[in-house]
Amino acid sequence: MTSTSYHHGDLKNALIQAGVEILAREGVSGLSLRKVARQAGVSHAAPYSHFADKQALIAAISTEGFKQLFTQIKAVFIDYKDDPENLLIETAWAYLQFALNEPDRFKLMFSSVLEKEKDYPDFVEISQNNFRQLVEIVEICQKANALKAGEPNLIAVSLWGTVYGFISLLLEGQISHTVLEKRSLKEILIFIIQR
Amino acid sequence: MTSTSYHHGDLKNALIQAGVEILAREGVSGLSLRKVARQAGVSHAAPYSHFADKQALIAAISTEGFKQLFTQIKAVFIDYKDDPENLLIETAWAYLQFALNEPDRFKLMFSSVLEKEKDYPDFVEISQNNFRQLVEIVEICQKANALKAGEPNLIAVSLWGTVYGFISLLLEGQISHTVLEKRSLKEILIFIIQR
DNA sequence: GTCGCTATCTTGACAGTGTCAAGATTTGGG
DNA sequence: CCCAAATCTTGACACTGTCAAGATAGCGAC
Repeated sequence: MTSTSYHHGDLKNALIQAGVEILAREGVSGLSLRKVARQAGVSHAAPYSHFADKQALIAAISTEGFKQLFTQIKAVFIDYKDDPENLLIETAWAYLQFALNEPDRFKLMFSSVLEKEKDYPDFVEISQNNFRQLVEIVEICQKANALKAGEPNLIAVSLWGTVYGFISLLLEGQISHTVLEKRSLKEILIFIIQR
Repeated sequence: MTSTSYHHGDLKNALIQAGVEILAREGVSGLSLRKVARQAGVSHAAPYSHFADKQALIAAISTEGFKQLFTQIKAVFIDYKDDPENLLIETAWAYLQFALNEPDRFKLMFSSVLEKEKDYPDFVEISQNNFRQLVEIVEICQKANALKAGEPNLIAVSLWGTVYGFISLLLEGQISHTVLEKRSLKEILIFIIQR
């Protein structure tokens, strides 16, 4: 299977990877099916052998992103699962770093660029896994009295919403510099979570 | 100035209005310059007499939305400014209702569909006005001991993030029905804000 | 091995899009 | 009244997502 053969071999993953690169280089609005195909070295309609339409490719790119995010969150969980005081902060910190490292991938995953998410079971599953991980963290913190009582699902929604909102404002440059100069990002994150 | 005249008269606002309608009917992905022009009854390039490009039209539609949102928030403020216990909740409730009434307009305004916001001073100004209003509410609640102390800007970011995250999850149908059946939306909102 | 089936990829086409240039039309101020 | 500026139309271009038809390659049955 040489790289010049008619059949690519693993075009599906190559297209996803090409999408990630274009996303980093040109942003969400620069992501097109034809550009992805060109970057992977195939004809403009080749993606249709692996994806029903552009939304399906976007779903695959998002799913890939969630998988990576999930492994990072898992790693943080292993490191801090016996340290409830910092477990939540470090998890949020991991989210924030992911967003700052690849802002447009983060936007693709969370800013409803993907329209009918329920049509993509893999996406739904991995995205639910991420949320379940957060709920588990909430429960651990509650047991250790590091978080107030209450239905864990709701607490998790609230926390995730807070962090997500903060990240969004950050990415859009809406957090004023006068705030950012005085404190480090992590200090602000801690303050916001512990509100 | 009849409707059949060569010059439209107030095409700029007509285009914004057409955009709002298309947004409600076909969603963000269905919004195109040509469709907006068609709906306003002008040729496909007519919008370029009033907007530099599609982004500029989107900025105008967003700005219009923020103006409406701001008047609604102002109205709530007048009604509840002497009732700090409920002022914050009712403001958040107004945001939530705006989002549920016109989900795609809300997405257009907040989901970074507008790429370089700083290029549009009107948008920046009205969006800052909305945030300042929230900061003012925070300060009032703090004085009445209805909210814990702390730098108002950060508290406001945290609160807005929380509400925004909750709204986002709602719009994407990510809040499980088992949660929604037990409590009313407003109860959940109160719970989340008072976390 | 080779025949044929199927998955994969290419080519060509179509309608729709954002954008610009050139020209037509109207309006308002001197 | 006239002309410059504002507004709108027409026509074009490159690009996009999508589909149909055909070319190519891998693979199992015989």
